[in-house]
Amino acid sequence: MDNLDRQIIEQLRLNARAGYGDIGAVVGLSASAVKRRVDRLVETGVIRAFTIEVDPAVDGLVVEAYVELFCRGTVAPDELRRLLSTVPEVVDAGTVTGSADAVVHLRARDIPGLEDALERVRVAPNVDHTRSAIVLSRLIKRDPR
Amino acid sequence: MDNLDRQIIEQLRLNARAGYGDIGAVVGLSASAVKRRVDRLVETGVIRAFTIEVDPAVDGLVVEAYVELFCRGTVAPDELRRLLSTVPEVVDAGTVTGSADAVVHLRARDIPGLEDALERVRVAPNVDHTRSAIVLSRLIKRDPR
DNA sequence: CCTGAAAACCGGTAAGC
DNA sequence: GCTTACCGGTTTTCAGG
Repeated sequence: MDNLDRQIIEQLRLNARAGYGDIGAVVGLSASAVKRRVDRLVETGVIRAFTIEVDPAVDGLVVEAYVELFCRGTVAPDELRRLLSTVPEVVDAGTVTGSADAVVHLRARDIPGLEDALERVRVAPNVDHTRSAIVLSRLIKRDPR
Repeated sequence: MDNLDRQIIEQLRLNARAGYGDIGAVVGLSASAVKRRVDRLVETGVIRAFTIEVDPAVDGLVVEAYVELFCRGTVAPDELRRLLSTVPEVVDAGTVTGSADAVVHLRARDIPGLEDALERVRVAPNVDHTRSAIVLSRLIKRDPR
């Protein structure tokens, strides 16, 4: 992971379909050198995936909510992760400091879809109650930099 | 935007570097047909970008927090958006239902960086107080579907 | 709007520095 | 570890249905 790798990552972030030669022209490397570095970055897990960013409205996933999870007793992060990964509406989630045990960011097609997803989140072991904040208007949405 | 387009988007989501021929083989179209559809999807803004998903630890952005904003009086979403867009640590944010006025998702290099970002968020007009939940362990992290 | 073919172009490998 | 060179495959364009 040197500076060259970081430049390559930056280029791929801007355009994941950029040719190796094009990237090389920017960072000052030959196409094959770039390829080997990209392969290594994928191999080592630095680059997790080549994807596209799609207009969320296309999916019809427009209703969002931030949900706090309050659990009884101890929470096993691994178990929580396993459960949450079965709910596709979960955009991101993490255990947190404060009175809540975890925060879950949901995105669903509509309000019933959100309610349904929340229902599935609630079956997590030891969930005492939840506290939801439905998003009225999205203010910021950046790439997961 | 028909079903074919949706299938193509699904394939590109799985691998943004997939060949047009390969995609065509899956969805039942020739390479050139796939290319024209992809071009059109980019043209019309359905596909916003071809990107890579990078291990966040690489950026050194490992400290995250969900922050609730409580404001005095009315909140102007546009003004809030303008302010939050000046804070690069803001990953996503939205005005919400419930006792809080907005939820802001922050990601910073370290705790001091998080504190600094929070400081900059707090200068938003009419902010009365904030309530932060620092992420202890990230459970889920999906593409911005 | 699709297919199929032809030309240009790029990715992947191998040899050499 | 990088570069140049080469071959095979893919992209891209275009004529035709």
